[in-house]
Parts: sequence; structure tokens; C-alpha cells
Amino acid sequence: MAEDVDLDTVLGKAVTILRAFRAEDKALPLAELVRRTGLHKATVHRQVGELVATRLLDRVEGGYRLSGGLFELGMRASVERSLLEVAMPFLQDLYERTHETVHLGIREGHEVVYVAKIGGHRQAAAPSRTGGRMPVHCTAIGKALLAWADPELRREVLAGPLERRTPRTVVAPGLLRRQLDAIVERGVSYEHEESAVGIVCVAAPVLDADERPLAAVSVTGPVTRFHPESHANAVRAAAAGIAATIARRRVMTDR
Amino acid sequence: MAEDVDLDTVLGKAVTILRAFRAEDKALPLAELVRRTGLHKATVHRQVGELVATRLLDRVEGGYRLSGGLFELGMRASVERSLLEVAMPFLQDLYERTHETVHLGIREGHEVVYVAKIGGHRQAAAPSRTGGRMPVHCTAIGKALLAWADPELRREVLAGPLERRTPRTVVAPGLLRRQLDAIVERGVSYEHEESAVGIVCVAAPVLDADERPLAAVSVTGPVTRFHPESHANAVRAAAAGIAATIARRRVMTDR
DNA sequence: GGGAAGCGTCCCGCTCAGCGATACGCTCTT
DNA sequence: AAGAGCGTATCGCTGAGCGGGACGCTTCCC
Repeated sequence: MAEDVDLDTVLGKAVTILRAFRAEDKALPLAELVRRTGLHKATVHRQVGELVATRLLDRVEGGYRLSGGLFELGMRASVERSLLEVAMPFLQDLYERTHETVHLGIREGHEVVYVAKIGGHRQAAAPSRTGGRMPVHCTAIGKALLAWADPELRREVLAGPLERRTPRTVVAPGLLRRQLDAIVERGVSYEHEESAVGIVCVAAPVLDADERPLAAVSVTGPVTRFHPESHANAVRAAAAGIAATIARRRVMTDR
Repeated sequence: MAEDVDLDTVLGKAVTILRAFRAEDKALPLAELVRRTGLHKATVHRQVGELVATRLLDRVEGGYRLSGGLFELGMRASVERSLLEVAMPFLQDLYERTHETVHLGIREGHEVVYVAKIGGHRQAAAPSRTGGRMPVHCTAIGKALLAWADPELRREVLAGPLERRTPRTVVAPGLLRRQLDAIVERGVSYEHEESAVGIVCVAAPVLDADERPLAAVSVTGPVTRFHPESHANAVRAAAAGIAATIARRRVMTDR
């Protein structure tokens, strides 16, 4: 999946085990962890015992699962927290105006990490999850972040392989480049069933004083009833509001 | 601030260091970590180095902070996730009807852990944070969870010391017991400046088929403009909706 | 019903990763 | 100048962690 860690330090193994869990897993049996991590059975067994003792894992019938303590710990991560606290009111407004699924995402490497996802009863069946990842090139948020990114990063992504997620995923570097240029000009990015069939999306970047993208906001809906163009202004306004608040409070000094 | 772990296993130390971070900390210097954990300076130094290598900590100017990777990991914790996914639409509705801060919390020991907090621009200055903790006896959510809890747990809390947070915190076991009984009868719990001055709150429990409390929902506002009684029905309805959805989907098998 | 496969648990000797006392260099403050 | 506080580096000792292996259990299939 992503970058592996040290592999043979105690902590490295523990983290490898924790990362073996996916969001969709309810509980994983020991053998499955052995398979996913490639570690020795005895090692995983012992390690997992310690992880339970330190309350990072819960032992449940059918195996192990990530504990609530880990959830607590994760919510203390400062960058995500402060961004989230500033952005939440604007995301709420956006949801109220559209009543469609609202996302807040940041870029990490060539992927988008969703920091927040809020939606109502009729929300579209988007594959995104809070804390989940998606490639940058096939989502509205990702394209917004990429459009305002360093030229070097943009080049990297355009050069690297562009994974095809649906028939409409943009995998031609030339086309993607033209889209990115258009995005900067318009101030918003669109996605038309490029990451999941039936889903469309509009996003706008949260820019700092130097026009660098800190995050991006999006509204997502099913292609059957959702017209991204008609929400472009709302999304732009939300992103601008977040940016202004950040500038005022001077949160997020780095990254 | 709760149960410590093993202390002298590698993982125990690492977790102790991670737990030394509070939600309000931006970045902690090495020396502060040494102070909070009580570990040897050299040990913390090395350990912290490895935590950075495993991407659980970020090194930033001024020290270290919990990384985005930890946030990701935490969001995969299954219990919190599934509860949150089911509850979110109802919390959104509740926010839209009240435009005050909405909380979702679960009980862990004698404390409440906030799983979600959503609010708008005018939100009350509540001390709660997503992933944060508060004592059960001084919050509306806590009292709701306690009112429907096992008699044994109720007894434990009533017997234990009841920390005074504000002049209005209920610290008399007799009074608290009478409140809890009234809560069960009414179906909602109230808090009048018992955890923080200026803040009032109304909460209702999410009950499973056996009437055991899985979580609780609350609406919080400043005492100056917010009248908890007038939102009791909305909170009750939201909690009931979540309970019904859980029953239908049969999430949260245990805990 | 017997055998094989998969799983969780336990054991045990080897070795190296982690330990913490100590020391050093740097930046402020006094 | 001296001292305090901090981050970093060194360095032997030792026991925690390692992984090959064995054992008992259940499940599934011939």
C-alpha cells in the first residue's frame, strides 16, 4: 500500500500490525494478521498480546480490533484537530445549503486523506471514509490540491502511473494537465464518476497567504440528482471562509 | 490521566509517550516529555526517534507532535467508526434543528469519551473535544449513560469521589441518585453549568434492545440563550433514531 | 472415522536491541 | 563567566525479543 517502516524494530512490527487493519475490517484473527504483515506467527502472537496490554488493541471473539484508545489518541493529532475545528462550522453551513455529502481533505504524498466527512440520510454511496485515502488524480479534492501544488509535485504525479478506477478516470497525463490548468482558472475542480461510478463531485482549495493549498473542501452526490456546477459557488465560499479564518488565527504553521 | 500501562516494555514506553500528549498541545519538546512520562532522558530521546521513524510522531520546530498517520489509524477503530457512521445523519438533523453544539459520547469507565462534536460559528465555549474525556457525573451525556447503566456501576460512581468542576457540580451522592432516577423517568438528562460555567446541556441515551445504553446524544449551548428543556424532544428523537438504526443493522455486537 | 490443514498457544536457547549512566555542545539567562 | 536547561551522542551490560518448532484443538473433506 504505502511506505513500510523499519520492519525489525519492536515498534516497527507493532505499527505494521496496527496498519494491517483496514477501515472496513471489523475484527481480524491472528492468522490474518500473520498473512498481511508477513511476520512470524509467534512474533505476531506475542506482539498482539502486548498491544492488548497497552490498550491499543481489543481482543474480541473472532480476533482483534483497533481499540477506542487508539481513536482517542488519533483525535489528538494537532494538525488534523486544529484544521478540523476551524473548518467544521463552514462544513456545516455547506451541508445545510446542499444536503449532500461534504468532505474535507488534505494531501499526503500522492494521495488524499479525508479529515472529515459529513452527510445525511440520503448520502451518496461514496467509497470515502474519514481517515481514508484516495489517489489524488481521480477525486475532486485531489485535483484541487494538485492544481495549486508545487510544479514539481504536479510533474511527479503526471509522470507516475495514473491508476484507472472507473471507465471515466482520467489516466492521460495530457488531459489531466489541461484539467488542472482549467481548475486554477475557475477556482474549482470537478469529478465526474472518476473514482466511483455514479458519483460526481465539486471541490475548492483552502489556500494560505502564498496560495499554497492547505486542504480542500468538496460536495459529493449521486449523478442522478446532483449537479456539481450549481454548487461551485457554495464550495468556493466555504473554502474561502476556512482560509480566512486560518489566516486570522494563524493555525497550521507548517506542513 | 487514567490507567498506566506496563512501564517497562518497549511498547509500553512508546504508548506512555504518545499518551503524554493532550489534545490542547501543539508540540511538545523532549524535556517536557521526559517530565510527563518520568522516563529516562536517553530513553525518551531514542524512543521518540523511533516513533518518528514509524511515522507516529512528527518532528517539528519546538519538539514533537502526534502525526496525521495516528489520526488515520484512530479513525479505523471499528466500534467508534460504525457508531459514528450510523449516528452522523441524525446528529446532522439535530444540529440543523437547533444550531447549537451537538455531541455523541460513549462511556468508558467512569468517564465519557466524546466520539463526535459538531457545531457552527456561534458554538458555546464547551471544554469538550472529539476524543476527549469528562467525568460521567457532571455532564448531561454522562448522567444519561449512568442513569441506564448497571446498578453496580451506578453504585460505584455514587460511592467514589465526585469531583467538583464548578460551583454547581452535583457532588452529593444522594442528590445525584435522585437526579438519575428522574432521568430514567423523563427519558432525558440535563446539565446546568455543572462541568463548565455558562454552559447548559440536554442529553438522551441510545439504548439497545435490552435497554442498555450504547451511547448518548446531547445538545449544548450557552446559558444566556439556550433553554435545554425546549430541545428535549429533538434530542430524544435523535437518540431513538440512532437506536432504531443500530437495531436494524445490528452493528456493535459487543461492548 | 481418519487424516490433513489451519489455527491459537506455548516453549526455549541465542543474540542483539534496548537500557540508562555519563558526557558534551549549544543557547539563554543571570 | 558561570550556570541552568536542553538536545544529542557514546558505550558496555543484560535481558527482552526473536523465531524455529512443538502441541492441542477444531474444522473440513476424502
